[in-house]
Amino acid sequence: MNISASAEGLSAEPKTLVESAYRALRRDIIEGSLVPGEKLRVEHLKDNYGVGAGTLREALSLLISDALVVSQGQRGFRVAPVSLEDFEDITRTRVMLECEALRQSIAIGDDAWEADLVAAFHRLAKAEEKRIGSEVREEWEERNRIFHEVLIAACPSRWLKHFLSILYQQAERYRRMSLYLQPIPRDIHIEHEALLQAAISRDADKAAAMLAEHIQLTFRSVQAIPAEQLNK
Amino acid sequence: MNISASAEGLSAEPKTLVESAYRALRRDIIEGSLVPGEKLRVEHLKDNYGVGAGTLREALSLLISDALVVSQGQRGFRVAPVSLEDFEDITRTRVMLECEALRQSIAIGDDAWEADLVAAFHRLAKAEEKRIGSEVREEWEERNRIFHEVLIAACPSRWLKHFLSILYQQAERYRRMSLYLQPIPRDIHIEHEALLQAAISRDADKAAAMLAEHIQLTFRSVQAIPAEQLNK
DNA sequence: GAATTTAAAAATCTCGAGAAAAATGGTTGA
DNA sequence: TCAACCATTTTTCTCGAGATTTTTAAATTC
Repeated sequence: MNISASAEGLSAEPKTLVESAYRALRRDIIEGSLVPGEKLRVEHLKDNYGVGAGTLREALSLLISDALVVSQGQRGFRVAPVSLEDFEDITRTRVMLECEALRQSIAIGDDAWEADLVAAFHRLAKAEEKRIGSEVREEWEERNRIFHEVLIAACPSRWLKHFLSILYQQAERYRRMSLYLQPIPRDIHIEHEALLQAAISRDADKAAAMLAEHIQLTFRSVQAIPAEQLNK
Repeated sequence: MNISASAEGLSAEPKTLVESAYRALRRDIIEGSLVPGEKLRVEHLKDNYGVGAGTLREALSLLISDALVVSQGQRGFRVAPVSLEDFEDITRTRVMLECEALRQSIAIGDDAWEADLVAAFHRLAKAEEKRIGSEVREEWEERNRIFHEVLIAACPSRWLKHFLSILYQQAERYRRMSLYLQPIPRDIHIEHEALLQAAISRDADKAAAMLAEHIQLTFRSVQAIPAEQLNK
């Protein structure tokens, strides 16, 4: 059962033009090339993305699920705006949900889960070594996402994982604004490694505490950015 | 900032045909007249709802946000399936989120919030007196939703409230399958009243415990339904 | 000079028709 | 009898064009 469009969108190949446009738009919004608050004029965008107007409208409708696009009545679509308040809310909610999911995952996860986790960490570490280059950056982003995903993979609640995938996506958008300026500000590798160790040794309290700190640190590093950067 | 289509959809009047179709479809899915798992053929439905094919597709795309509709690749749309597992997950997740939101609401809510809460309870109680009739039933459903909404209204987290509105909608769908058979099985009124008292007296622990029990009781009453009723 | 009104321009919203894919059903062959 | 195959039908997906609404800009009035 595919709960969300985003969940189905990440794994398989796009089979329709709507799906392709949906992904391309999502990427551009998360990357920031489509600026927060910007008006999304269908007549302009349909040329950029090489699809018809109806198709693009449908893709934009799907992006509302992810709260990356907002629409109001008869006034078209906009890129969802950003604010420090919003990111603080995202961070708080994510800490709450992701810690709970992690505890359940640690409690339930079997050997196969452990193996997946170690593998995901290893792939992430490999990408961390070579720190520069934009396609390497994309690779790191993807592997970081997967590491966090695998951490909570053994949690049995589909809904918890669904909400977390939305929040992760939102957080990534803010994080990119930060890292764009200060490339790798803190030593994320050590945080990830400690988190892995705590999870493997089934120390749920410690793992949850580290995860909370990890997520909150990302918030603080974005918070440090001058307010003008966050185009209100 | 309107986070979701559902949030914007509930208050104001529909300004576009997409919005109208979205609401009509949502109502029919929650009510159950569109059966879980059923294929949603655009060519058929566009006549029923009096809109064009593209418009209906867009409305269906919006319903994916609410996880009331699922779509896969080149095979069209379906009403989201139901299962006891899913409802159990919804219940657990909702208990977790709604209790947390209630605690925050109780901690932060001011006199105006209290007044709104008492008013919402009163309106709900009025609807509870006259228990029969289908339009009265609709009214009760609406007021019940508002009561739960006002309970957590003072919670400052938009995301928590956003997720809860989705979960409430999902739960309502399951609840209707139950109440259709056994009209008002337990004395919900007493539960609501005790919940109100605990909230007003700022007893967060007690209120959260009652809310958890309240939500879980609904799950158990659906659980009691024979499995054949839940069209898998 | 500022505010209201009016007209033009742009954008959104909507529909119907055509191309591509999937589901259907009957036929053939082992 | 069963399975594989092909033609037909249905359905999904996609596009371009027309009707409303919003936005923009100029013109008029006070």
